[in-house]
Amino acid sequence: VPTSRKPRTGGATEPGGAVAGRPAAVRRAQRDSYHHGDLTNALTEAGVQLARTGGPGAVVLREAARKVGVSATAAYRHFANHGDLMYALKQRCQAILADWMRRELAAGAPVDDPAEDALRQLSAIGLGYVRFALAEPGLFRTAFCHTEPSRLAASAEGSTSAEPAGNEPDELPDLDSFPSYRLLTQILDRLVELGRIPAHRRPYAPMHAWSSAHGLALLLLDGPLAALPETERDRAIQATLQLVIDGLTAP
Amino acid sequence: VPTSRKPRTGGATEPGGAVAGRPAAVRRAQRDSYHHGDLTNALTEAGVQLARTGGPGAVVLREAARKVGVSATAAYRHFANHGDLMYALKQRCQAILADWMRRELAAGAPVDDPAEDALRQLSAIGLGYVRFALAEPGLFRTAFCHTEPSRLAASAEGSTSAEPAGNEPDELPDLDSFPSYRLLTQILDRLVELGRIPAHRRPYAPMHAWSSAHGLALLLLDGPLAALPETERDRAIQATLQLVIDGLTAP
DNA sequence: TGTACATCAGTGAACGCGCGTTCACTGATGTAC
DNA sequence: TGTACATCAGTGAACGCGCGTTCACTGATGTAC
Repeated sequence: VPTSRKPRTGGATEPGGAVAGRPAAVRRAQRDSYHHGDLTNALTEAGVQLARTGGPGAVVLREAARKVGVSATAAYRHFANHGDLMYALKQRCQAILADWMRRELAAGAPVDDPAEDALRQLSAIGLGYVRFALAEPGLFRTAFCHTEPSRLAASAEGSTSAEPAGNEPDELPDLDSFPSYRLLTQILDRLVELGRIPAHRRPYAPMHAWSSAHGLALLLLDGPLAALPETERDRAIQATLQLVIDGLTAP
Repeated sequence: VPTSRKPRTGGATEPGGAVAGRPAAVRRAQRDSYHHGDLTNALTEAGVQLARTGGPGAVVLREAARKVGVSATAAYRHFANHGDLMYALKQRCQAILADWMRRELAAGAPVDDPAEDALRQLSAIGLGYVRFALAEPGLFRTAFCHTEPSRLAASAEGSTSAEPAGNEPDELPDLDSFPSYRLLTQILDRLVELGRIPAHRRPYAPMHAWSSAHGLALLLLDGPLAALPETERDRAIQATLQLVIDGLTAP
């Protein structure tokens, strides 16, 4: 009699912040008893360490469990399988990326003119994006790694198996998985309000901006721009970001 | 001791060009004897098939040998190890990418005005780039997969182990591994000659153009723009490429 | 307040698998004489 | 032209490894009465 009790569907925890919806007594990460207390987060964090060093390919469920000091089997109480862990890691890395962008945003001194300041912000998040990629290539690759659609079946019961059609570029699928995207669109919105970006260009502005930053980052990591000496690199980043801004703000 | 000879299957024709530096009698891909004749290419091609289906992670040396109908050991006569195979595949996929770009280039009708035609060409190679990524995601990921510096030790004997410094953005390392890059720079050069791109913008123009195309492709595959419906997608691609051109050609 | 009991969250052992790689070998080929 | 022999390019068996995952289990926890 196979009583395959399927364990928890993972990811009840949120990335990059406090754990919600759990008693505080249970939140401690240190293991001081038979029960760990917060294995989901601990495993995710261990997975992040693995990804940091070796990229998505280095994420090994058993190794993550080992790092936490827990049997490999225990992981299956929190993630349905390896792919589930990967998905959680991808989300986590996306959150970290957004953190880097926010940090860069906060690091710069605000400018008096609101429009100029918005442009500064646009440049800052782009810089944060690229700097994250260069500083944490493993996490960056994980943030954009290919995860199979083997994602645990979406709970939506009215499942017409056809893909959801009719998305506008502004209401993208899985948008919440990409907090950095929101960061970007907010700044772009402000620039349109302030008249620095023509309204007709707004719909595809996020794609343009993000594509540039993303491509730049990846080319510097694994493309023809890898091994560009650092000083050149920094100048190139600045110049490329400036070109993006020029393109967006051109009348 | 019966030596059951594996009957060859499959017609691994050679990819995209003639093989140089081998006697013609040996060049045939069909195995009609104990010796294969062109195992290096055959294994590479088999690897491409694996990468096509499952991306770089699916490239398995043993499986490639199996596909070719050869023992796994035989591969070690042609590649030092698995990483070596991967490096060859990466190069091969880069070549295929360039093919797609050239095809798109040839598909469009030339325009009379030389400057306009150069702009058309710029747009075309960008389109080819993105279309390749969407049509062959596995190959695209392989073309830009991270390969370790475990590359077989460069034969240069005067090896000062320091990295070669002083690269200009125009004389990039490993440039020959990226034929698509050359394609791009040639078109950009022409646009500068013809006065459509300000000369001061030329140094970083390739980064800008390529970053945009690359980022766009990857965002459509694994980023927040994945699952964008196809019609939207095509328009978005066109619009983004246009924005790049606007940025480059702005006075 | 104490106790029975369902449930949650761990455990260790084991499985099957397929990988990369090495080994000693052998069949085929090309070259010197 | 024939032959000895070095070298090239294959072979099958085997190794060690570590993975993802399953299994039957047990310790800890929370709740009803």
